[in-house]
Amino acid sequence: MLSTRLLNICITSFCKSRDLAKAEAVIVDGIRLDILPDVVTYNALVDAYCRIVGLDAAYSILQRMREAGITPDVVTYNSLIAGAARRCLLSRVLDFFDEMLRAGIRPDVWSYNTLMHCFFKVGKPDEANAIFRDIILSDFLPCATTFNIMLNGLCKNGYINNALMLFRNLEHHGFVPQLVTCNILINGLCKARRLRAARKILRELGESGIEPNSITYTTVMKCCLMSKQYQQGLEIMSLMKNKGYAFDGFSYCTIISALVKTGRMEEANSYIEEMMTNGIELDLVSYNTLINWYCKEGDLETAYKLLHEIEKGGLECDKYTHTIIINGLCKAGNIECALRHLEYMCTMGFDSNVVAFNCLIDGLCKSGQIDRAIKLFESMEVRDSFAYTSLVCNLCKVKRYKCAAKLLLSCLKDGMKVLRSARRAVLDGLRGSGLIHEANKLKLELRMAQILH
DNA sequence: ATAGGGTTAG
Repeated sequence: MLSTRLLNICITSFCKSRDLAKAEAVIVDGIRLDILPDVVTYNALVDAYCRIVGLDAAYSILQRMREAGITPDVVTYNSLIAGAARRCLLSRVLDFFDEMLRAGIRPDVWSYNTLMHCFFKVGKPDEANAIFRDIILSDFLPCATTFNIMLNGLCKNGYINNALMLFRNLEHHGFVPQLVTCNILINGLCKARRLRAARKILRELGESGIEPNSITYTTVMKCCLMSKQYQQGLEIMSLMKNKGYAFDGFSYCTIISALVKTGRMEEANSYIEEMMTNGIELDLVSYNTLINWYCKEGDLETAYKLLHEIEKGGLECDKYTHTIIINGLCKAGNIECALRHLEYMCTMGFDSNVVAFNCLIDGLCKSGQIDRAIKLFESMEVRDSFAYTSLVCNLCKVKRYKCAAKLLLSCLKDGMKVLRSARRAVLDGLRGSGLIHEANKLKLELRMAQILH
């Protein structure tokens, strides 16, 4: 019995360091010494396979368990559910849930927490809310994480006021806000540009004697940089350093991207160098941040070098990587290459990446190929206000005001806003070319559309 | 075993 516990400690540690081969070898050695794996051993494996290999590989462990005469339990299924939820695979989450119920295993509050989290991640807040109500009304006790997932989900899905209300009601549920809880709210409020409310939470955090951590600081720093308060952002940064919090990949990416966005390439570069000398291990997001810097510098060659480094390192490019490259190619005037990369991106399954399409629409317009841009626009499954705005502005630049007016209207009818400058350009353009009647008609229709939406 | 901060386009 004791030996199986030692075996499990050993296996958990190998799983944590992502060394599946060693974990498997320990199982083989154990069996040879007559130390048999138990349900805990297999649960550790299921979780590790979920994280390192994939869901199907993890699921196949269940077969091995049955062959060894061990029955999967709620932890086994919770690991599978968490693995699917991490990848936002709602249907797999539901399948595992269903299978667990059919196997007669009673889900616990963690199963429901994970299910709720997944509903939020795939943008189904109503379903998540229903689960939350079930947890509260059922005989399971919600835990702190239940509330944190709920608060974060509400914030991310645009229900910041509901999140604030729940936050203010936490004590009625018998919970005291933790640091995580405050970080969730501060982030949500910052993203919603409710800086004063965010500051209030931060102040309350200090009053309750909880020290902010590096996540708090990074969140607030990002918020300052977003609202162009650079001096304040930099002050938070030095405060963070003075308190002894080292920058991690998150903080570096935050500051580097903000500097790139405002054209402070030299400063951004010095943070890139600092990040490298501090030995921060590059993950996909930091690669994307670096690639973006090189693209903005016009050094596509190094950008591509990093792109290959991503793939060599066993990471997979995501929609951000592709968008950054496509935008870089467009800005360098290499539209044909950008179009080819867009096509490649679509074959890789990122065919609904609106931002990349928008980059190319803009690129095509800027290189004088507006009709190709319109064709691309028409081929898009989903169009957002960026796409409309870009086309409308560019149509005005080549004095195709009637076409721009038509597009502007269909945009508003879809319930999307365009920049005021785009509206101005169309109206002024129509008037300037003597189409007074059309201009007045458009103005009226715009007002109608605004009232209707 | 679940929860919080970072990357893209006008």
